[in-house]
Amino acid sequence: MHRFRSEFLSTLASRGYIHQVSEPEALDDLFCRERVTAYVGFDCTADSLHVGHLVSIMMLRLLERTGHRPIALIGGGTTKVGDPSGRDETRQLLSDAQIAHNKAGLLRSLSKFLDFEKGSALLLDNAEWLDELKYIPFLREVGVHFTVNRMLTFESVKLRLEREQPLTFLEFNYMIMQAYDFLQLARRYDCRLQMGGSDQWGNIINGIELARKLDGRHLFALTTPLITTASGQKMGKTASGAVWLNADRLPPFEYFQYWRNTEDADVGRFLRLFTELPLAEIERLERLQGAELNEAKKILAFEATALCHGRAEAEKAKAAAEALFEHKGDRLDGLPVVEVDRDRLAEGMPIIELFMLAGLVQSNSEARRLVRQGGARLDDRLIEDETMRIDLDRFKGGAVKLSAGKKRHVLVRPR
RNA sequence: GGAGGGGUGGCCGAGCGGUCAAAGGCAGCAGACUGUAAAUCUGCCGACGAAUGUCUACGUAGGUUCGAAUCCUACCCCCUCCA
Repeated sequence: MHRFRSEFLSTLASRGYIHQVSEPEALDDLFCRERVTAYVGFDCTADSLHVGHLVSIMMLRLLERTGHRPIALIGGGTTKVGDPSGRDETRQLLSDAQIAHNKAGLLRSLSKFLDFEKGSALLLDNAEWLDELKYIPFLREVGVHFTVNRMLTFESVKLRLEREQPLTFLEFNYMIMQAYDFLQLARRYDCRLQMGGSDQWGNIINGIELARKLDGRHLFALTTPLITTASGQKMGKTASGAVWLNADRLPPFEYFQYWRNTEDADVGRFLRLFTELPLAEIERLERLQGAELNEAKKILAFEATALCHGRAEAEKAKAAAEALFEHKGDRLDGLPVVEVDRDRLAEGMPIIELFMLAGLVQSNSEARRLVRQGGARLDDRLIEDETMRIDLDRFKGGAVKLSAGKKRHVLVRPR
């Protein structure tokens, strides 16, 4: 790979963020020469971002730290169209209300990592220009620069056609919308670079070409590799769903645990990508052998959690993990808390039901199995009787710890 | 337009009148081992129930039968080949 001189690109390169860059030398020169504005787009398909978005977010942070200007572009407009890439069926159309709700959630995710208050990072919504487009003028200005011939060669389109899955004309337009976004950001904010996942390369190039043809602008593309775990799992996806960034979707303790349970082979790579520790420190950590490597995992978990939820929450999660797994102290307040109506407890609640309320199991049957297989614990005592009831007397200490297996724990408190 | 094949649990996939809540694999959960890792081994793995059990489920809707995932009819959807 090209040796970069600019702080931004050389840092990205040495930390493993770069998959492809258009015109690396020219972009590097640009970064050395001036304050550069660059953007990443996020569609409003859910009300929180997840770990899969983290690589992009980290790049925006680095941009900010190295004296450039990041733009987080929320896809309030493009979400109405729906990105077909990576999907073999049409996305469900979201209502305006859902989009607004999701947008609020994304905002919460993003502002954990970027400071939009000071104005060093910009938060924009492409609905701003997409909503007011006029069909015929748009087609005449932008549509003429896209040939269907070329659009049909795109991976996202080919996939649908090959599988004979419908691709609606609405979705077919997504790539044009994204190209138009880049054009608008270039015109309005002098944005020069779009970053994104490797699957976005084609869409980004479209924007670059559009801006060149229409305005003679010189724009750039940078994509990140698809991050997978050593065993081939897509980053941020677990069996129980995405690893969300918003605390109302995933408690900080569980976020901490996600990182704490990183596979050995991923520790170094993840420290580079998902923390801001100096490289020298990371090199020292990843050299640790065997059980020693757990120290590196704890640091990874702490740093990653601190970036997302703040240091205070990270400390709490860390303390709870230590109390739980290493019997150091009894700081359990970092655990996820579930509140249960006092009245319902007063009557004596079946332990099975409590497991359901705590969200540790999906059905009564599953709770029974858990007890029968010796995986259910109440304040560290094995529950042997699945018909056991629990009443208010149990809660003299305030809260009770309910455990499913060795790793999943919840504090239950009467309300 | 013609001929054939198929739709089964989160996914893949066997079953082709009763012994079928449905083989096997993957994923998942619990246990053992360990380092809160990986690998391995054991058990579990539709719902409800303390339990005999009850209910729901094999594309959809009807039907035949004491009894249907399995047979019949109609419909919907997918795939392959020929034109």
